[in-house]
Amino acid sequence: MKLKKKERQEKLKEMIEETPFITDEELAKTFDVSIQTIRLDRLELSIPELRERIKHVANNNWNETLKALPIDEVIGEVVNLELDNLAISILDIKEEHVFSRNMIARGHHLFAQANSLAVAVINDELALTANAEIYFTRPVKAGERVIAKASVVGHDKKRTVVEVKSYVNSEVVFEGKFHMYRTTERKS
Amino acid sequence: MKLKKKERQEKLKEMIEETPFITDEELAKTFDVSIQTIRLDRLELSIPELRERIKHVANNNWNETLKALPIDEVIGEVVNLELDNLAISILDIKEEHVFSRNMIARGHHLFAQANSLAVAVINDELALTANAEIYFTRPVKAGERVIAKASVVGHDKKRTVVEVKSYVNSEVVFEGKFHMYRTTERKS
DNA sequence: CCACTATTATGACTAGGTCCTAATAGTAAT
DNA sequence: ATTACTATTAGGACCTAGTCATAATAGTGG
Repeated sequence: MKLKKKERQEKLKEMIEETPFITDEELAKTFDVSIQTIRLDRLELSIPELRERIKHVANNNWNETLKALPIDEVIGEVVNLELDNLAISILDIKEEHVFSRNMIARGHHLFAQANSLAVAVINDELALTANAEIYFTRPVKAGERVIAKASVVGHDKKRTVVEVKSYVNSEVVFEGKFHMYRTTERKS
Repeated sequence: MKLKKKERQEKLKEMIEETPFITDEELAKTFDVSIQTIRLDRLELSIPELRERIKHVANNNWNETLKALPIDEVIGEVVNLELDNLAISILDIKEEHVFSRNMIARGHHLFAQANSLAVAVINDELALTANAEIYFTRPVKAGERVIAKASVVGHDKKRTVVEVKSYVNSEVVFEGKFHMYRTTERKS
């Protein structure tokens, strides 16, 4: 049996909070009701339409990035992004990324840069790493700039395969093949 | 006199970068040209339409919470350590470890816990990860406690192989085989 | 069966575009 | 001045993801 109105509306609310980038049409399908019902629900719950929701999220981001633009440390700065195709990010290795004894970058920072890039390049609301084979081909020292290049190389079943190569001055320092899980079918 | 095409396009580009939430209509007014001219300009410069720009900004927010991740400090607390044999660490997954949409832990945190444990268990001054095969077998949610167990399983040439399994309540959530490089020969 | 709520359908209209075709303006070279 | 070319403007058809209003139909409890 279909959900009662109240239940549906609760789930609807949760769903939109989780994944605000969802259209009424998709919602209608998942709840197996008409679009109009979804719209009445949104009206009653005073949930704005998709485009307003997106704007809201974007606005938050905009305000934040204006404030928190110190791009320095983190997991790299994305300098190029073509969804479902390729992405490039830069990470400057600093004191805090390395073992103090030998100034060599700790592996998980290189991994984090590559992994987050693999997530970002996926043109989907939900992308998770399922598994990966990774190679640390050369130690990276503090002061070096790592450029990670991610490219989508294919799809097997529900998985998207992303290859990431990270370079310091055209020398490969990290390689990884990431098998990414994505919720919905890939958009052509 | 009105700006020449080239000048206008440069300014247009700047303007859209600065304030991506601007419609063609507003742009047309500020440059005192027709909407169609603006659209031709965007076409030539391959600048997407407003709604796509907004989505992109929003998407960044979603995909790349990158911008303030405190990966550096918390990689788990070591609770047991027998050099060259096994090690155990605990990591409590908190808000800052997860994607905000779905509360699923970002992969690199699980990796960081496992990788740093693999480094720690090696009884040597210098241990680096050479390569690894890793599997994220179950999503981990905020609030869950991840217990990682690393065990040294063997040596091939100059490498030490460490297996790490991470659990939430006796359920495996992450598995990895880490091939570690070490400077000196292993002490028997 | 009636009353009431819930759901679905339909049509008109909107913003902010795309894509295509066609007409007009402006300028530079012969 | 005439030709050639680029730049600009205009128009129409179409798109998505909605809004708002009206009306018809389904389903359920008393």
